[in-house]
Amino acid sequence: MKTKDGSGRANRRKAILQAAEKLMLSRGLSGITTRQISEEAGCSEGALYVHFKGRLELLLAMLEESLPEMLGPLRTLQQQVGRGSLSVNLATALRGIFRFHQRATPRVAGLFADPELHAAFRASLLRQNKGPHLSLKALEDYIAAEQRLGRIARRVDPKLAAYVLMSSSFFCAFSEQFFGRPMRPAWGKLVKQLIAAVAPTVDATK
Amino acid sequence: MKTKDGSGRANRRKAILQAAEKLMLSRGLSGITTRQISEEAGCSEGALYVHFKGRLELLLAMLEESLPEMLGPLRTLQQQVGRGSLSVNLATALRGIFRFHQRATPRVAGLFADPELHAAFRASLLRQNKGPHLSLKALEDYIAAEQRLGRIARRVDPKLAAYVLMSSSFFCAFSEQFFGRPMRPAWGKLVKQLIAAVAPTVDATK
Amino acid sequence: MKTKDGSGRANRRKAILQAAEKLMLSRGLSGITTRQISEEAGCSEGALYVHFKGRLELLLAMLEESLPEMLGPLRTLQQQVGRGSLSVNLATALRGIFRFHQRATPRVAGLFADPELHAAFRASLLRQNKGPHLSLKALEDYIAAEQRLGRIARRVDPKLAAYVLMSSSFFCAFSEQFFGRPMRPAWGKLVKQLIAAVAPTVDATK
Amino acid sequence: MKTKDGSGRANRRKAILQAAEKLMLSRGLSGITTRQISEEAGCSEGALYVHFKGRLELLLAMLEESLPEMLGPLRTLQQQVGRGSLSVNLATALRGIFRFHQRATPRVAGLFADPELHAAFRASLLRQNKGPHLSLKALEDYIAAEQRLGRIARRVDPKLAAYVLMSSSFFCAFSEQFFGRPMRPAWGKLVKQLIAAVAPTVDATK
DNA sequence: CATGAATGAGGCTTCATTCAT
DNA sequence: AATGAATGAAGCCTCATTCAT
Repeated sequence: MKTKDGSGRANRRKAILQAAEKLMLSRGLSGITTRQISEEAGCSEGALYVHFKGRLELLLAMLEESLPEMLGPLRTLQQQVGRGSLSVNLATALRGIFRFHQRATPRVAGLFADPELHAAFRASLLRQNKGPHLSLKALEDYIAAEQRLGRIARRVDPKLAAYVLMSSSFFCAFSEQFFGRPMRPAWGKLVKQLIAAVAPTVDATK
Repeated sequence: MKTKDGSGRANRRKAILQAAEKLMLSRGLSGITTRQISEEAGCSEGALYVHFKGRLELLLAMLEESLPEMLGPLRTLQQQVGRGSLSVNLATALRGIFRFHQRATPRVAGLFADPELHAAFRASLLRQNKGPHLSLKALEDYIAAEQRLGRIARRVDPKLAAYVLMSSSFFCAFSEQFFGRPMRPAWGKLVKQLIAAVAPTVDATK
Repeated sequence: MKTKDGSGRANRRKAILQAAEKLMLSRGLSGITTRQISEEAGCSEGALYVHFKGRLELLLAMLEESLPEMLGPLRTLQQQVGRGSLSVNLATALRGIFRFHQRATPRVAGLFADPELHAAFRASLLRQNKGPHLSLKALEDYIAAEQRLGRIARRVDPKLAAYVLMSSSFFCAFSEQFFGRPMRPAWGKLVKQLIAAVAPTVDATK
Repeated sequence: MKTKDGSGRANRRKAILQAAEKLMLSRGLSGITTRQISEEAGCSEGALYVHFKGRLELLLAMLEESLPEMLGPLRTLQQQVGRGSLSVNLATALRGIFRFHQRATPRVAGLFADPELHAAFRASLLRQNKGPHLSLKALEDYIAAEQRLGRIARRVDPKLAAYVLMSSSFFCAFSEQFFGRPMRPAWGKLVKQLIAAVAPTVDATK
């Protein structure tokens, strides 16, 4: 307990990042001004520069720390190979992926409006070896593994299937976010159809 | 012929919109300033306000006039029902859809950075009854029609197939644009696999 | 008469430069802020950027336009070769040189505090081929010419004499400005002594 | 021996002043910020306020402790009356004076940019009874003494001669510093000519 | 004595928009 | 229809200084 409000000094940084994230979601990337961040975070503008070198670094840190998801559901998936219901496994993973896409879209799509930040974020992703490659690979690996166990039909191409599932999730989430309301068909129903297409034999025998 | 270069005064408006579009693609939505537009268009800043009520209206007009595509390939598709090779028909349509997604992504995704313009553009789309619904419907209708003619297997769900094709195109285009370079697998290869999955029997018999 | 106060728009630039000069003399180079200039000039800060690319260019223009002197007295001097009283000619020229040094010192010495502006001003001087070289040369030429006419003793080295006269003026003016009050001996008395040293025989015979 | 490196705490003060001096010479008076001083001195910004009341006091102390010279050569000169070669004595003294002017110019001229610090420094000089008066007086006294000994011609006015020598040195040093490169004629050559002018008979008989 | 996070004032600059011409 | 000087608000950032630790 270092300060009177019991918050501890180190929390300033986090408070600033949270303020920036809140503003990004409500007003968009372009609307995040240093003044608004400081007001939202309850500190002076100068305080921002104690914790970050400048606006760009602040926003970059916010983006990086605001998108740690997606890995969870996929890691879980890898541990489910051969266990439980195939369609439940896939449905669970797809739910996580979709949630990630829902959260990521408004945070990340706005970068097209700001080439400088866009480039910095892209570099940051590459530096950390993140990006959609890994997620696609994890999904593909799972499908291939289940296929080797005979739980998925031979005719399914794991790579293509993973791509289709991921794409559908992203398209659905993006459309929703872009238009501000769920589009038809809703994701829930879509998942069922997609899984039925990928794993028809299994579901048939189940 | 009102001006000395024979262009007619109304071309000013078009020149301004083209200048704005060029700037949006190179600097992003947030970076477009009225001064830059006027410089690029070769007129004064004041001239912008002769043709548009303000920056928002200008950008909105630019967005509206910069995205008239996508309908072409789909209209063509509807006329091809029962004619020519199914896979060629689909491949041609998908090529057009993908081109549209490539062009649309950088123009439209940046709207997440600017809620005000985003809302205005959304309203404009709805007012004109545009949006992905129609494209999806057109694609679905084509598949269903071919299915009725027996050129596509019964087990294929037209709605789902259309969704998958559209999603894959969008995801591929978005990734490409976001990371600045084509992602593996490239769209060409992907299209073949997707079509093979949708219309396997036909290709087999062809 | 273009505006209501009868000043004409083009005067804005001049008003801004005058405001900057006034501030420089009263508060020093470091104290000239864009806000103060705009207040003193009676316009908005933004107006400064209509006429100048930025603070540096504004200050540079102010320095350049605020130091056009010194040439006058020296040009006059060149036309006096062989005419009038030698000591009167020199005294008149020295008075002009001293006035220039008095004005130049507070405007120019402060540049040591601002390397960026200093470098820009130096470059501007070189570009215009200004600098003390020319003044020294003009003074030396006059002395040499009078010497050829026999109005100045052979033993006087024109180059050295010019250097001594110029140096004394500068040192006296700088000291005065630096300490805020005339130093002993005052410039008037000094001039007489200097001239007596340079042109003793002539004055004796006159 | 209070600290581990055996330096004693009082050295902090000196380190700070040296840091400030280094920065003044490289970036100019206006560019010295407390942050830069603390970084250069290897301490925190807060530490500056332990040793100085504020920025002004720090800079004032730096100026005072950075200009202790000039007295040396002149004191030596006073002890040389009637001894050694007159022109060597003068040349040695002038070399010292010129070195002082070279060092003093960039440190002192920048004060014109900062009236507050300028006034404080002026007051400090007067308080300590420093200033060019003393140097001029010392030079004049030497010349007068040598004149009394017959080593300098009667017709030379000691006061004027001292003024001319001092002025020439200052003008030469200032020009050099202001333009960033030695001006013609170089100081070495100038000294010879000046001495020849002041002490012609002596050099002739020597 | 020393730190460094925090501040509030103020620095320079750019913005979209207006208006007299 | 067109200009471009002018504006006031706001943008990002840095400053010297303070104070709890």
